[in-house]
Amino acid sequence: MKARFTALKGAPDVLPPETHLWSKIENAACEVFCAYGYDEIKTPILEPAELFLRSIGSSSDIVAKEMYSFTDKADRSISLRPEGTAGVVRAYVEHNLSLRPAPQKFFYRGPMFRYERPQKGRQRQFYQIGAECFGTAHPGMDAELIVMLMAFLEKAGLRGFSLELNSIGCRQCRPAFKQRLKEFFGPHLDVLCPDCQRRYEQNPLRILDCKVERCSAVRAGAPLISESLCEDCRMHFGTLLGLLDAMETPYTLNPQMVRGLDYYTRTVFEVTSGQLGAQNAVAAGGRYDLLVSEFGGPETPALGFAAGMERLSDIILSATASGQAGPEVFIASVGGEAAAAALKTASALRAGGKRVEVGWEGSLKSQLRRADKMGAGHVVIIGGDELKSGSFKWKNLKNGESGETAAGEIFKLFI
RNA sequence: GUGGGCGUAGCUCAAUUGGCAGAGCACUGGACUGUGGCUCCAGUGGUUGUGGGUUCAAUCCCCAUCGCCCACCCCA
Repeated sequence: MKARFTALKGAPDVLPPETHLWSKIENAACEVFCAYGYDEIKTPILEPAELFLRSIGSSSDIVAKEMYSFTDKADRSISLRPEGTAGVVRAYVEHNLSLRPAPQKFFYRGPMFRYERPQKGRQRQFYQIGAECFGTAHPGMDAELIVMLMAFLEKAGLRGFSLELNSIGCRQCRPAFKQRLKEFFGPHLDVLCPDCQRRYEQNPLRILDCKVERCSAVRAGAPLISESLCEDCRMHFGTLLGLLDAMETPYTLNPQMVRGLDYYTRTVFEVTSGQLGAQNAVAAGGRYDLLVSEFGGPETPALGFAAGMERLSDIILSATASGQAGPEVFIASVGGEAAAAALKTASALRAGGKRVEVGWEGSLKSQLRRADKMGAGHVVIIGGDELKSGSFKWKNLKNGESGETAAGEIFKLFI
């Protein structure tokens, strides 16, 4: 046998039992997010290409070379969303949600698309679960969002992760910092890697988290953003750290952390795990106080994060084996006459919420063998004898106990 | 887009200097006319990723191509 079709590169299937783990993670998210006042929002996978250009920034690789874009039949430029925030912000502005009482809090989940070379923890179609909060500038909301993310990860079963934090300033102080960076790196430009030479022009902040050795050597004495923050940003970040301390949420400051998306202001954070390989971020986010107004809405401070489902499931799976339960009851039907009774009995049990499997064909022996391999709890046998007598034989496969019960009473055994 | 590693049964892997493609597990059935697990037996399953080349002969050597994995880049 040879498969005639295979899934596209970087767009893998997720099969049971892993799908059970996904459900567990999503359920944990829904529960926790709900407690924090977040409601689910569903936005389209398809958006105008322009939306991402304006939010993520045209200089970022995501927009420059990783978007799945095409022209539709009416000659509009369409993209498959590479991330979730832009769509949610678009919906917030489009539906005038700023007129609802602040803060407005949403969470979302679903597939995102980036045309990248796949590797560990990176796919072309990947799933994110994220949250966005609009209408509060107070650092308390930053703290609340981060505490919520931690609670979610804990509840999902993730262990051994760490939180890194930074503030990258606002439109008052960041331009000056960029200037200081350029002044610092300018004399060393020839030593930097080609990528960083490009970054020097496009986004000097990104030189700070380059992994090339000679670049990290050069930046040893580079100016720190923390020393360039304006008074408001400094206060905001200080208050946030105090709140996290009060919550005993452990974090490490990473003054070199820069997020890849242009829209971030002030707080940025990243949750990483050592078990992931090079793509070690399991969730990341930050504040984006300017994006709503850039999309035509009123000036509205906002913040959010997104977590990668594949990355979560990868490392939670490696820590805990996720079992899949077999049917509680397996109904062996022997002979063609038994099918109706088997289906009827199965339906009654299923209506009671039991997981039931009917063995439609094969000898009784082979059906029992199948029931055992599925991990069934009980078997009910319906064949010629049982139909005649009107009472069904049953057996508990776990302890070997067996008996016989009137057809109409059988469902009482398991409820 | 760039680099490295790997492609043999559903899965994990063998196959001597190039010499008839195998095992374990899984699956299906039987031994045991209607009672699972244990045991034994049998069966299904392969164009050795694909296409060329070298050779009397290629899973093995060469070239190309596709796929997967890891890393760069980027990022969840």
